[in-house]
This record gives sequence, structure tokens and C-alpha cells, in this order.
Amino acid sequence: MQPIMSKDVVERLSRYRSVLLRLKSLGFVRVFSDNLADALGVSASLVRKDLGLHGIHGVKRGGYNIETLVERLTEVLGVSGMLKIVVIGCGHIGSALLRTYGGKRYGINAVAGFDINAQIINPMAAIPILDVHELATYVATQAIDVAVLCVPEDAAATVMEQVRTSRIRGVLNFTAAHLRSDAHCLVQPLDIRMEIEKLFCLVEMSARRERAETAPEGRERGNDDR
Amino acid sequence: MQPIMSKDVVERLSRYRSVLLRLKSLGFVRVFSDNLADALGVSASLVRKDLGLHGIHGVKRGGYNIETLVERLTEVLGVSGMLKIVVIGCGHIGSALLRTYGGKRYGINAVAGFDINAQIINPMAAIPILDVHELATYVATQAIDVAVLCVPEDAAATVMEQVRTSRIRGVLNFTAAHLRSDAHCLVQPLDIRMEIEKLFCLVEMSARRERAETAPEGRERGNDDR
DNA sequence: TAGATTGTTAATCGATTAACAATC
DNA sequence: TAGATTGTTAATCGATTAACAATC
Repeated sequence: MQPIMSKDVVERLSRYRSVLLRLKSLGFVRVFSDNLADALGVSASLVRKDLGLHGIHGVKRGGYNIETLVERLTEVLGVSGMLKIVVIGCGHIGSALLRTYGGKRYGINAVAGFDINAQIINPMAAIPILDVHELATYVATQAIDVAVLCVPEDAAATVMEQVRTSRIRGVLNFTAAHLRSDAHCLVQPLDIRMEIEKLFCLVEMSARRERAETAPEGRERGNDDR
Repeated sequence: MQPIMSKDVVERLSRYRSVLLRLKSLGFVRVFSDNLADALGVSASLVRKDLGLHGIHGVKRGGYNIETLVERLTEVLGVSGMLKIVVIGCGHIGSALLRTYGGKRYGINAVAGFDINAQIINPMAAIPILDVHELATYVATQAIDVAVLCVPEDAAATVMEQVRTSRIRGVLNFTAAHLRSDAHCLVQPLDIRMEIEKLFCLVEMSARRERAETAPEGRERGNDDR
């Protein structure tokens, strides 16, 4: 009933769901595989396969009911209810995430921050900021499964050791450090610097391609790119 | 000489480079395809192919020279020098990015922020925060190619229209809005909420799998997951 | 020389799409 | 009914890996 999903499939199901929530809020009731395919830039076959493989079926000629489709996707993805997270490292990015997701918005609830800087530790705040040493205890009592890691790169490995001894099962790693997943804890990298770099690279490449297309067909140095 | 790269290839080349910079800083001089393969979790064949396809060659038995490898990758990726960006939308996340990347750290230089809120506009600050209406003029005179979009989701489409009329060629989209790339401007999504959601989903799935493995072999409801 | 690593081809693998019968 | 859309199979495509000759 629950086939093992690749990251790509999780990504697509999550995007289907996001698109469907929008359609629903616009008052739409039904959707066709074609519509979802257009929205994601994939083929309609793939949409139907993605859904069918998870036991989600439409009706021939009538498409899919958005309401039930969202329900089923939420179930399959396991993202019903508030997703509770803690933020480890309350610097610029960490604090921003606490403020953004501290308000139970977007289905996510950042319930606490952790840091080593005594100056910013404040257990009495609406969203408490605690000492990292209390992490294991806190996540155990509060049943937290997922943490967002925003500490300085140098500190990442050490902090990650502490995370591994806790009940945390998933880490979104905002640091540039290479942290490995293990059987107990899944680490997902999200390196903003690298994303910016990749973007520059893709932009530069598309510029090169344009130049190549605009340029006359004549052979030039290094034109043997085949 | 410059084959068209898929996003996956760009991602890998960028990661090779990042790993190599670390090795270099540790005093390493040579690296084998095996090493890079281990670091990224791919095969050594793929590493050699990735490099070879871009005219980067090692020596049999001697591996690759890290120094020249980094140079060549930097060149191929087009990420030499400071990468100048502007940040559009200076809320929690936007401000955090300005502060993090405003200091020419990490090879990235956030040179200005843009917002519509008159209260936070401050053209005299070290990193000026300007009115969004000045965006086109600013990026034209300062030769900015890439922007990071951190406005509220509702505002994203409108702001993106303004971005499209500017010289901006690449946008890192932190909003949840679905913004399309076009021939002129490449939009790269980075939806933190969705990343957190995906992480929860992957964690949940790995938990399910464990339960399935631990559980006795006996047939149960929904055990026909094949 | 013997051993190790690259460069490159052929094989494999998985993901995606095309196509079409089933059917609403 | 005719037309449209699903569900599903077979075909395609691209990416990755295995394997090995070349060679340092």
C-alpha cells in the first residue's frame, strides 16, 4: 500500500498537493491529470502513475476530486496536523525561521530555539530559546522529530553529535557542513550559498547558449561542443 | 567545450568544488575519483565522466590535482569572483539573508535590499534598503544579474512582473508562489516550508519501513506492498 | 615490473512518456 | 452515441554504473 518513494516522487506529490490547495481555495472541485501535468511541467501519464501507485484513483472522463485528492495526498505524505520543529542555532537565519514559523502558520510550528550564547537564551519567551544542552531532554518530553540546523559551519559537526543522541529523526541542514544521514537520523541539506551559486551558473549557461545561438554559424575556437 | 549541463550535473560539480575547497584547506594536494565518489555517494565512474565531459583530466595512477581541479570547476561553473545579489523583500528571511551575505562572505555579496515598507527603507545604510520601484534602475546601473525573492506570497506575482522588466536574469524564489521561468529570467524555487514538509514525509516513511522490518513476517492488513 | 587509477565503452538501471484499450 | 479521460502496458529516454584496456 505504501510503496517506497524516491525523493523525486515525494517532491512531486508535495507539489501536487500545494497546487491542489490553491485550486481548492479558488473554488475548483475537479482536476484532470493534464492540469497537474501542466502545473509541474511533466507528462499527464506521470501524474496518473504517481497517483495510481499510491492507490489514488480518478474516474474516467471525470478526472479527480480535489477535496479527496488533497486528503489522500496528505495521508500518503504523512503531513496532516501541525508539523512541530525546533530550530538549533538562533543567528540571523535561525531567528528568522523561528519568527516565520513560530506562529503555527503554513502548517508548521517552530516550538523552540536552541543556542549556546547565554545572551540570547530566554526560556520564558513565547517561543523559548534554550541552551543546546537541554536539547535531548526537550525533544524527548515534547515529542519532537525534526530539527532545523542553523549553527555556524564550524559548530555543525559537534552539534550534530548531540542531535544524534537525541530522538530527532530528521534534520534540515542549513549549514554548509557535510553531515551524513544514518539509520537513525535523516539529514537533508539546504545550502543557501550553494543554491545561489547554482543559480549563477545556470544563468551564465543560458547566457552562453544565447550567445551561441545569436552568433553566426561559422566555426570558432572551442566550437566543437558535440 | 561547454556541454549543456542538467541541473543534476551543476549540482554535482558544485558539490565537488565545495568538497575540494575543504580538502585544499586541509593541505591535501591530490584527489582520486574514488574520494569524490565517496563524498557524494556516487560511483567513481560518474565522477570521472562528469569531469572528463568538461575537459578536466587527471593522470592515470596519479589522480587529479586539487588546485587545478578547483580552478577548472570554478571556470566551468562560472562562479569566479564575488557573486553580487540583491534581496527583494526585507522581512524576517530577507533581512537575515542581507545580514548573512552582506559581508562579502562565502563568495557572495548582497549589495542591496528592496521593500515597499517606507519604515524600513534606508538608502544610507551600509547595505541600502531601497524602494522596490527603484529596482530596475539600480540593477541596471550596478549590473546585477541575480535576485533573491523573499516577499510575502501574495506579493510575489506582482513583484515578479517588475523583476521581469529589469535586467535580472535569475531569481531564487523563497516564496511559496509558483513563478515560471521564461527565456529571459530563470526562476529557481527554494520553498523552505515544502522542504520541511518533505523532510517530515521522508522521516515518516523511514519509520514505517522500520516498523515493517521489525514486525513479524505474518500477513497483515495492507502488507502487500509490492 | 607490478599495481593502481584514469578514460571510455558497453551494459544496466530507473524514470518518464507515448499510446491505446477501457469506460464513464 | 460520440467524445474525453483514466489506467496501464510497452517503448523510449537519459542517467548511472560496471568493466576493462590504456598507461603512469
